[in-house]
Order: sequence, then structure tokens, then C-alpha cells
Amino acid sequence: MKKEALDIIQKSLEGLTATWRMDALPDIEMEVPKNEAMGDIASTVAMRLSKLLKKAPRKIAEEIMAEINKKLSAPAEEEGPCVFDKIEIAGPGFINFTFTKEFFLQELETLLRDGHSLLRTDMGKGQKIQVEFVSANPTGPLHIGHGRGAAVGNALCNILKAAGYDVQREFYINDAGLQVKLLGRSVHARYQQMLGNEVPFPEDGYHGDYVESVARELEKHSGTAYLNRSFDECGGSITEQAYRMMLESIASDMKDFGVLFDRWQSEKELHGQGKVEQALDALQAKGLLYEKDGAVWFRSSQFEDDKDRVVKKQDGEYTYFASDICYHKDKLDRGFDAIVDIWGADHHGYIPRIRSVLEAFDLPKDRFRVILIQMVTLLRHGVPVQMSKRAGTFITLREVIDEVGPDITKFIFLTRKADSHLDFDIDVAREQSAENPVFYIQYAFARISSLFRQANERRVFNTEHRQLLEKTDLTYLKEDEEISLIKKLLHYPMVFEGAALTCEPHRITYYLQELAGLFHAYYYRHKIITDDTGLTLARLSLCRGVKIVLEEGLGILGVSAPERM
RNA sequence: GCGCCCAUAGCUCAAUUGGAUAGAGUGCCUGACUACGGAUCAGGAGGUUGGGGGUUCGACUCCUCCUGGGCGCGCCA
Repeated sequence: MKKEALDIIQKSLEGLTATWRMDALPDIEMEVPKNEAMGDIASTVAMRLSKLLKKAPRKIAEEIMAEINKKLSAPAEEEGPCVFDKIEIAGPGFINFTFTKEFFLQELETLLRDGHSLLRTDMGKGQKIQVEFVSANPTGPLHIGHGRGAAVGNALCNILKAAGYDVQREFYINDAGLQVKLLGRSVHARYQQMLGNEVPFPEDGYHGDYVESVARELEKHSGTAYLNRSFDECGGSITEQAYRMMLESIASDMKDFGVLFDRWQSEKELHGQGKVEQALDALQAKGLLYEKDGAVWFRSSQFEDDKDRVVKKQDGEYTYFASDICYHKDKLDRGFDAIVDIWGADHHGYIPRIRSVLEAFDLPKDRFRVILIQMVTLLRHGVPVQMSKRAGTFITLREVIDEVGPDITKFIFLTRKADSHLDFDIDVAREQSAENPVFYIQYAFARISSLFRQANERRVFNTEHRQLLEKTDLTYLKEDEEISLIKKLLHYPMVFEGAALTCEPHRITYYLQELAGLFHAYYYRHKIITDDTGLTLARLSLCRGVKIVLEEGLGILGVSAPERM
């Protein structure tokens, strides 16, 4: 749909570049007008050229129109139905295209024949792209904020993959720092206390119930082996075990949430392999490190950052930033063409320094992108639940999944732009009612599935996909609702392209709600399975089209498409 | 104090990267089941896009100032 209009404009512009004395063609943007009366797709190219050509946009549009008419009146090279019903200039200089019904039916047929492959693109051209997300400290269970990051990251990876990128999903484990040690201390103290040795609890220790669970596990495995022994004596082993358990629980949470990673990268391992030093050496070789006040600094202010950053402290220890330098260099060394980091919004201050690192290692600016995930406020009985990881008062992702299910949870996380606050009302999410938009979409899918069951059971139609296609005459589709529904289906590739370009999965969420809405309205107003076999087959085919797109979209979001509910 | 993000219908949020008359859901009001799944559908009310100024053919979108919120600003991780 976009392609046809784009082609004709492009060809017309080619004929005009000489008279306009232009070297190159401008980017031609196409958009779907809000109002159906303004046609099916519109180009703003005349307005955009106005500044450049110093001419009124309408005048430019008229010149383009004249050229278009010339092309269209030329004898058609290919056979087939007429594509354009009308093309007209409107408003300040829009060129509006209205397609013929025959064209829409032909496009629907293509969708039915090619199915999902038509809904994907090759924008990425096989480029390797890495998406790092969740990357939680293994010092406690995942909370709801991690869940949002996981849902967005997962959907984004699905989008990029469908857009032709070679995607790698990675979880970075911050296991090298003091936080993990603090977990070990906390578990050590709880373990002692549990067995009657009243040691004080670490000042900044983790207070969550899970620390006691870990201590109990420890006792199950090792009995009283660590009792009455100081942290200095046995802390290493305890920390290691506690860390393993946390990591396993995180991995199983992700698995049950339906989010899988290709790779888990340990920070500690990077240190162990000497890669941190190597990364710093590489910066040194570029003359980007210097010593001051007994510490080693990175000249990040030469790039995007407002000041230089310490990478090696006075005491000789590396900073966390040094690990990050190393990690991002490692990503580049692994041959990725582009890198996406998904972080909590509270880390936004780190963007300039990481950007600096990647620039220092010669990654072009536009090949790195940070998606910020804004905070989630959990509401229970309409009241925000305060959360603190240290104090141990927080709702875990596990609890939410168990309570409302992974599909709904994921979907709700994807109903907002990533970078805006999200209220997660757990009572609404639990209600399996109309208030819950997931059901609205899934219900449309289940309804269509039910139609096909009905058709197979009650009638003699063979609705097996290929046979349905062969027997169907789509020209039976004449109702306004049917044409609107077809148009909506054909919008999907544009919505998808937009989502991929901007890395915004929520666009697909909104689209699916609109599509489901049109379907429900159509279904309510028109009977699908009627006594008229030709009409029934055509309508079932349209439903099949809706089903294909719903399935594709839900799949991208990581939400299931149930045949029955 | 400096920097980043946000402010849109009563509430929660969209708005095709600067496009035409700013849209959904929910809530409220009114209607539709002898129905292929009513977990649905139709209609109504609801707005000076926080405020002022600017940029241009055109601004919710970009610039600037103000107001009000969130988050950052460590040789912590």
C-alpha cells in the first residue's frame, strides 16, 4: 500500500529534478491520514520541498500531480486491476491517494497467501545487534521494575528479529562488586541467628525474607558447618552459594515470565579473564587515560560527557565504570553492528559516559541506543505499595506473575511508552473483565478460532488454509466494515516499521487494540457463517487475515494467542 | 545550584518523529442478547494539550522563560 504510492511519487519526482535543478531526491514520507475522507495514504513531500524550492507547497503538489497523471495515462506495463481510485491535492499541499477496492482485495489475498512473512521486513539486513536488558544485581529477587524491563526488552528483541536483524539477548550480571558480598554477609548473619548464634545484622544488609530462605537452604545443604564461624572464615563459600541461588531464582523467574536470554555475561568473569585491564590498555593506547590525584581517569569529556571519570581508584581498585568500559568494548569485539542497552530511568546520567566509551572505540553514534525504563508504581486497592529492596518491602515479579499471570503482566508493561511512569493496578489486572485490554485482543483471536471450529463442525466447508484460499472469491466482501478491516490489516507493516525504527513496542499494543475493536464491531454487525457459501468463505478468509495479524502482533509482544479462553 | 525526563478529557494514557477537525480505554449517562463465544456492540457528555513568548505554509511535538512533579549529579555498585 505504501509501496505503490511511494513508487509513483518517486518516479514523478525523477522527472522533475531536472526542471527543479535538484541533485538528489528528498526523503519521501508517507502517512496514513487520520480521517478516511482524506484518502488511504498521503504524502507530505510537496510541503517539505517548499522551503528548498522556495515555492508554495500547493504549486509543487500540482507539478507533481501533473507528472503523476502523465505516468498513469501511459499504457500499463503490467496487467492487473487499477490501483488508484483517485489522487488529489488537499489542504496545504498533501497529495492524497485513494486505492480501489480491487487493490485492497488483491492485497488481502497476498496477506492470506504469504501470511506472516509479509508482515516482517528486511530492514536490518542481517546486521548483528545486541540487546542487553534486565541485568539485575543477583542480590535479591527480581521486582516489578525488572519485569517491565524484561517485557520491553523481550518485545523489542522480537521486533528487531522480525525486522531482519540478527539479535542477541543478553543479561549482564553485576556480580563483582560489594553488593554481592553484602548479600553474603546478610545470609551469614541470618544463618547464625537462625541457629542460635546472636550475631549483629550488617548495617546496610538486605532485610528481605528471601535472605532467610537462602539461609535455610544453606542449612539444608551444609548443616551447621558454618555455625559460630566468622564471615572472614567462611564468607567466601557462603557468598558463592547465596549468589548461585539468587541467580538461579532470577533465571527461573525470567523463564516463567516467558523471557529467554541467549547469553548471561558475568562481570566477575570479565575481571577474571583480564579483560578489564585490556580494555583500559586499549584506551591508554589511544591516549585517553591519565593520572591525577593518585587515580586513573578516562577523558570522557573529550566526547559526550561533561567531566572525566575515574576508572582506577587511589587504592588500586577498578571502579564500576571500568567494568562497564570493558563490557561495552567486549560487545564491540564480539562483532555487533549495533548495541541497545535497556536501563532503569534512574541510570540516565550514565548515558554520556557510556556513549563516550563507545565513541572512543569507534562505534558510530547512531549505532548505540539506550532505552530507559521508567519506574512502575504498584497499586493495591488503589493505594501505591512502597517498595525498598534494602528494607525488604517490595512486590516481586514472581508474586505478580503468580497472581495475575505472565500474559497480562507483560501486556500491561507494554501499554505505555517505556520512558513514562506506569501505574500497575494489581486489582484491575486480576479482574478478568473488559477493563483488561489483554482479554479484548485475545478474545478476538479466540472468537475467530471459534468461527473456524463452527464452520468445520456445522458445515461441509473445508477451511484448511490453502483450500479455503483456492475456493474463495473475495469480491463478496462489500461492506464498509469489511473494507475498513482490510485497510487496518494493511496498516500493520507500517506500524511495525515505526515500532522497529523507534524501538517502541507499545505502538503494536495500541494497534492490536484498534484492530480487535474493528473486528468485534464487524462481527457484531455481520454474520460470518451464513447460508450463502460464497459470502461465508469470503468472510472467513477476512477473519483468517485478522487472525494472522493478531497472532503476529501478540507474538511480537510475547503474549499468547489462545484458541479458546 | 547544574543536568536529564515528564505535564494532553474526571482518571490512566496515545497521537504516524513538524501534518489536515488532538484520539483510545476507563469512569459517568443512554441504548442493544430468541445471536457464529455479551469477556461483545451502538450512541452521548467530557479539551484554551500546565502558563507566557518565539521559529513557519503548519506546533502536543522544535527553541526560550516560568510553574509544578520525577530522577540523576561519588575515587558507591
